[in-house]
Amino acid sequence: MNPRYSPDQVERKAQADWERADAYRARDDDTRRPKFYCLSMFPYPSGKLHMGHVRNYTIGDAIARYRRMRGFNVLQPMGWDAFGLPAENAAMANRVPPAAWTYDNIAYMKKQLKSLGFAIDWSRELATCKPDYYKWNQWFFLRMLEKGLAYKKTGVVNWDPVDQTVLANEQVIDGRGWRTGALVEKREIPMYYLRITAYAQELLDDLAKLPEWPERVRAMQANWIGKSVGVRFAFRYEQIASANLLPLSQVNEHARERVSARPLLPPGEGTGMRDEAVFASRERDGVRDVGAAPRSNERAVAMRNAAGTSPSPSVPLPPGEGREEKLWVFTTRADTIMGVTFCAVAAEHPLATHAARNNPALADFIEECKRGTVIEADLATMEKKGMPTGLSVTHPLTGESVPVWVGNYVLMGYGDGAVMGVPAHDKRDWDFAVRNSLPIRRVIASKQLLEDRYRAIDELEKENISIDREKITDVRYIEDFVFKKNISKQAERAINTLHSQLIHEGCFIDYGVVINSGEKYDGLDYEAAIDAIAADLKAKGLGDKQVQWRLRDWGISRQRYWGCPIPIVHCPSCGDVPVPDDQLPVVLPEDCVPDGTGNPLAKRADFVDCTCSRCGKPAKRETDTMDTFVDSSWYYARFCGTDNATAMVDQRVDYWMPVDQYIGGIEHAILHLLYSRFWTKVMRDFGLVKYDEPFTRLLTQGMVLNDIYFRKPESGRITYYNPADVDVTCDDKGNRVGAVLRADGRAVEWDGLGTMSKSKNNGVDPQQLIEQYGADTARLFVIFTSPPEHTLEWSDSGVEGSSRFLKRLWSFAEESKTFVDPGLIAATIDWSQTDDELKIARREIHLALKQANNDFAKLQFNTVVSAAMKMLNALEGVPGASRSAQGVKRQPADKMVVTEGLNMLLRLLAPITPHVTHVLWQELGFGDDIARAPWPVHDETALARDVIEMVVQVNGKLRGKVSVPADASEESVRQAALANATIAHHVGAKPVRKVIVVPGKLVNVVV
RNA sequence: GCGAAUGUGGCGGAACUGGUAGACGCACUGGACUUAGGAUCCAGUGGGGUAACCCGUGGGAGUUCGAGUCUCCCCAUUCGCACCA
Repeated sequence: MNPRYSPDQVERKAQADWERADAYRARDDDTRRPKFYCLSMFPYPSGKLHMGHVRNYTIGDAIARYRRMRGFNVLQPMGWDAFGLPAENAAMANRVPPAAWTYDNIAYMKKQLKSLGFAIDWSRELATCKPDYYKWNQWFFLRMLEKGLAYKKTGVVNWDPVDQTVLANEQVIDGRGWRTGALVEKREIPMYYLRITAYAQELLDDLAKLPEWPERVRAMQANWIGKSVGVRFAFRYEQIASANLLPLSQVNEHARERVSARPLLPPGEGTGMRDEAVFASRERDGVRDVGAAPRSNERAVAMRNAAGTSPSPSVPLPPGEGREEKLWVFTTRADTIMGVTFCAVAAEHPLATHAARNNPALADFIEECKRGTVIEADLATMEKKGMPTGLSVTHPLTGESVPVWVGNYVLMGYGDGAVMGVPAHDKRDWDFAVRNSLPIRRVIASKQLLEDRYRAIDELEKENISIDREKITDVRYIEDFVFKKNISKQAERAINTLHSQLIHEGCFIDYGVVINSGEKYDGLDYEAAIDAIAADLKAKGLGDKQVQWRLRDWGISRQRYWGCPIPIVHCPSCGDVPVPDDQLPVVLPEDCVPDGTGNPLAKRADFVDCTCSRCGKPAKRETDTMDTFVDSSWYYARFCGTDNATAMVDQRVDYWMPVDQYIGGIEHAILHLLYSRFWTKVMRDFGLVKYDEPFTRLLTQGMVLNDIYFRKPESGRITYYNPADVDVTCDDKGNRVGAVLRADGRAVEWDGLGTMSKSKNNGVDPQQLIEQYGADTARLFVIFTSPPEHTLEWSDSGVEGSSRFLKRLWSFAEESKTFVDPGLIAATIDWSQTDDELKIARREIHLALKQANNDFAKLQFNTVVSAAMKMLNALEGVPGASRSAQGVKRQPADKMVVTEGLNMLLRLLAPITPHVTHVLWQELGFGDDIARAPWPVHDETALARDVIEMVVQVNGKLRGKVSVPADASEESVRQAALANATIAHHVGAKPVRKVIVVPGKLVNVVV
């Protein structure tokens, strides 16, 4: 045995053993053991592993290895999320086909994963760019098409006019194409969508079935799905005619013209939208103008066509031809409807478009809004700008005329693209009204305000002062009118109270009681008011309660080469024809080198030209590929049977699925996880699987951060320096006082912590770490430094610390080797003859193990490592084992405690640092394979004590300690505590009022 | 603006159901061994005070014999976002 820890040697030996034994192959149906499916999110093969991968897979591996030792039949597979944009970018940069680049990366990263010693069943490896995988994307897509769960409609894309290509959001920088710098245009093109909205209700409800997901992920998903229950109603606009406006049917016509002025059909797409009737979708109004028609329309259709469960049906559709003279809005606060003082419509709304025809200023404003940001956070804080359209509409309940404005804070994409404006009870409307001097009408009051109002009215009426009872809650009315009256002190006081309450409440957005809304509604609370108002609107045929969703259907078409081909053929006579199942997969050619212009697939005649399976005439293949989120929406199910060439999944999913533990980054909290949940439900409804949810438990690990250092010269660009090249200087107490670049010794500035990135030059290459310290140190560091869900701050000295611990472990084991005797067990020892010191050490070891087991179950691995360190500290303290005790004669009890302690410690650490524990296990003669050893459990009898130390408090403050026999009675403990000199000093002459004894822990003397 | 979380030494972080705050590690200080050490080992290390003691878990109230932990009100930071009407 090497006296010095040599990670390189140890890891090579351990990995060779595992390879030879095929140690981590998962058995497909082991009836003797419970199954455990442990999955980490598969990586995109970007080139090499980054620290985030190392962290993710180490956490997953620790869980998998722990479960295996706990007796589970564990499946831990690995694959590659291999389609995607970076491969195309690399292709352009290096003139290499994306396929070759991707496969090279996979080979390299696989080697890296193996060098980290993960217990992965590599026989199940898959890559989403292989036809045997993506064939099933295509097959499943066709099934969804048949059921109407996939359909075609137009969508907006970024278009680079120079390269004649579609750009991803990521490729648009400040509104310009990343390669050409050309101003990016918005274009409408036909795309395929998946009806995730048909599952909105179930996706929302089933979050309750995921109690072991982090609360915040469930909250984010619920917000994303965004169910709101409210009232959708209409303002009529008879006045349109008098304002000499076109009927809305013509307005829509106008909007359509504007969009079709620059049509775009992708190459190979000749038939337009009419052919969609071929497929199961019955959506009639497939042609959609930018912003010209509301979204809830689609949703209503989606709900009707959906297989499986459906959200509740929606109310009548927004304006179409024949029903045009209504402005529809949606609100969750119908109780405030009598407080409407304006309406605001989105810039893209047909009314806005129409009003702008003869109003250049308004047209300019609309253009400005359309160019503006659509990022929520920016919009939320920006100025609420608006412009009147000159139109007005009629309030459905009061019949009052309400002005219509164009507002930059109204989104066309949500609801009907129009809102009612109730400034008194909505912050945005308030801001908008204040800015544009629109009236504010208060219609909801808090209880306090109600009281103040009654009192003020009473007082004024006593003095026979006539006032407007409605306007009394208007600050301006009070100031302009009431304050100017000659009133008694008492009345003035009441008015003052009311006035300051009004000022205090300002824009009152809470629920309250309805006021100033007419006899019928006044006094009602939120729910009653909404019921009454919705009923009245319904009776007039002007609205009803409605459920509104935020979730939109999932557009999966990508105008990109490196992705799964959408299995459709465009035939001049038959239209869009699905590829028959027996012709699947539609194989993507792997030798294309995209150059950034146009669509590379469209240039490949051997791909595009084909024959129509219906009529046998020449036809063109669809050249769009699928969103890579499709690939990752079901890969976890495929791992159960990657070898099945005839079916997407087979009965093995019934054994393995659902995934028991899923581990990945928080950045996937919404899209990937939501799409996977959706996909699962569709697979279930197609009879492919039996479970409702794919991931039982979810762990979202935090990001990996590092210091950021930079210099900013007086002129020129900021330069970032890698923290590895920077020395930090500290004062005597360890406070950071400065940092210098090692190369030139001059100061650099510290810019806090940030995620490891190329742009900030603060990355750490895992490969270097492994080469310098070994995989076990890397694993130990990422596990120990932070709890899994927190961010992890990189620290070179932290790595040193982890390495130091493993060195200590190794040398302790090495020194103990001569007297470790696996035959010694606790029962052979006469504990009454052993030193207290030894018993205390053994107790510490078992106590630490107990804590570690608690923490392991909670997935709090950092404290598991703490416990392991405590165990080693205690072992080093065993009298006969310490280095300083060379020559001391070792008692059997010493040997037993060291043997037992090492044996438990190695097993405890095996999931985290598998190599070093594997080798030491063998070296110490404990067995061949530590991974097959049972999980260590502490011995309760080792925790027992004869004498315990109890804390004594006086008035809750720590004042002393007393040692008492473990079985001492409460009374004797009390006596011992009061007899203690320090305690007596603190009690002094004060009378003891009460003594609280917490058995085994403390005594509190109350004086 | 909305949603979610988090605030504990110089730093990462411990503290099970309210019961010794700061485990474990890093950094730092002193010492040992060394030609040397950025290796290793030993000791110390929340702040203040000579001391007895006092103060300490973002701030402020409260409940309790006792609060990092429970309740209420503030403040700050981080993350997500598609103005969710």
